[in-house]
Amino acid sequence: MTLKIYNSLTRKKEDFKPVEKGKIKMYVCGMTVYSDAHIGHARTYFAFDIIRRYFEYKGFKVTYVQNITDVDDKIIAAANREGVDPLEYSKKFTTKCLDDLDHLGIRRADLYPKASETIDDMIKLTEEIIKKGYGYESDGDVYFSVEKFTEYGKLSGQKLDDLMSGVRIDPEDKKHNPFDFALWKSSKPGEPSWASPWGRGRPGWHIECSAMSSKFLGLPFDIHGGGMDLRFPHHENEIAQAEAATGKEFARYWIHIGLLTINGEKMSKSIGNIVNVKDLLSRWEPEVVRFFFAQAHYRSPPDFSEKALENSKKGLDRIYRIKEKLEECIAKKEKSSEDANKEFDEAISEFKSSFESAMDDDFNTPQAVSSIFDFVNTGNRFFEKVKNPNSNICKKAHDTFIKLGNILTLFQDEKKDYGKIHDDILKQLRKFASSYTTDVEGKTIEDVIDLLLEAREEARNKKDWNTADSIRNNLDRLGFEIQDTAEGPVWRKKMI
RNA sequence: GGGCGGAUAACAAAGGGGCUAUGUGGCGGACUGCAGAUCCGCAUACGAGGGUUCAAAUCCCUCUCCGCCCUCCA
Repeated sequence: MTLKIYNSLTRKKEDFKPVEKGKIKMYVCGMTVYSDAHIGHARTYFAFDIIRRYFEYKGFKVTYVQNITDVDDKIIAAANREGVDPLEYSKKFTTKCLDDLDHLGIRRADLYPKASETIDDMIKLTEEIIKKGYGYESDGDVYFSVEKFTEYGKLSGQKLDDLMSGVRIDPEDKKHNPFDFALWKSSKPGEPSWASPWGRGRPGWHIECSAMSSKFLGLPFDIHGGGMDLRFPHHENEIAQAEAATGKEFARYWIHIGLLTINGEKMSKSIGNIVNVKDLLSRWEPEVVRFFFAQAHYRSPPDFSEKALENSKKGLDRIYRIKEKLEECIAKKEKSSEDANKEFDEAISEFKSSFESAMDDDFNTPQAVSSIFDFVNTGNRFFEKVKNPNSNICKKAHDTFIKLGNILTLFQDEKKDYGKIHDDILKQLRKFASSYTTDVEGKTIEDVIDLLLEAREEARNKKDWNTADSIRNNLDRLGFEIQDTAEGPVWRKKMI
């Protein structure tokens, strides 16, 4: 199957062909580091993480570059407010933001070039733009002349004439055309600045991405992406700069991620509804958040809400149950050859191919997830029907699960760990356990639960349903699901 | 105003001329002391109006509504 990608540049799904056989070079616009990473960043970078992982799954060698904007008006403003050096300030938030994404389980890019460390390349590129007649200096600033670049507007599908209508011309403006944008800005006192042919100053925003992507990936490269909001003007300007300066094609496929909303509203500072990754992770397991993202197509705007996360949590739990069943089956080392085993074996292959064709179709993760649930249902039916599931088949199913799940960064946990709430849960567990049994101090979670289940069995034998149900409810409340089976009670840790 | 993209059951969300999407929730049944999990069954869909077609949620036209961008926001 060929991989199809929706290319924002052509507004069509296209068969993907890499510039260089077997290799993918991708560049994604990174964060401006002046506050903590938020859920919108997470959504975008998780989407690209999946895209990168799927390329790898298909056997490509991927080079993934994501820039860090550490020189910027907002950074300078924030740093000045706190009375610290802007570059120190952005350095601190670079670490914080990347850490936040780490905690969410988003794999890091191969390279994070920083604007502050690529100034020379930006100056060179700006010089080249001026030399080719696409840029001009105006009172210490340097601007790109959009009128000179005849293809300006090709990414966003806009014509310069259309853009011009309705724009007010500011006579004080140093620009020739209101859509001209800064390549280099002269610096004011207190701002970080670098020496340049046009005096001390700092680069404009757009130039950094043109410079870094061509420096680290070469032109043309395969994938360029970012949030939908960056399509215009940022990405439009990147194309203009890079192609004007080099005469080469810039990027082949443009991928834009749909912007997340919160309870149906745009996430913004003015509404005050920005959700930080840190806050999010104090309430939800990272995997639940990732699963929530995977359930929306990357081009659609997902709507974040507690209810949506709750929903994802339940779905994910359903998937983990079958994974645990497969693990039990593997442990039994059963070699039976009932016919149902063969049917299940076939279902595994179907699962793999439907998952792949979903991903091949413009990284359709919701459809891939749907194929996972189809497989979960088949698996549940299998375990319902077959007396002695064959361990090798279970192993094969489990392997497939892990391998495909890895593309979405899901289902990789060997055993659910108890996360950071471990201590608190154990404390509560011991507290209520002490009213049913003795010697709970110093015992592990597993031991305490076993003691409670023993107490519950005693109660059940005496038909003391109140006690039995109370123990079960309390365990459930703490995230431990109790099930009475023919072989006695079993427990498992639920998703939280 | 210009550009881009949407409207699918209670909610979320894929699909895109004939084939049960899927998840959560709801209803009924099996199992259970009762639950839970799981299984079996059921219900509720394609914004409105036209058109093309043997057949339209899907293609075409018109309309209504919504979101995003055109402000250095992923």
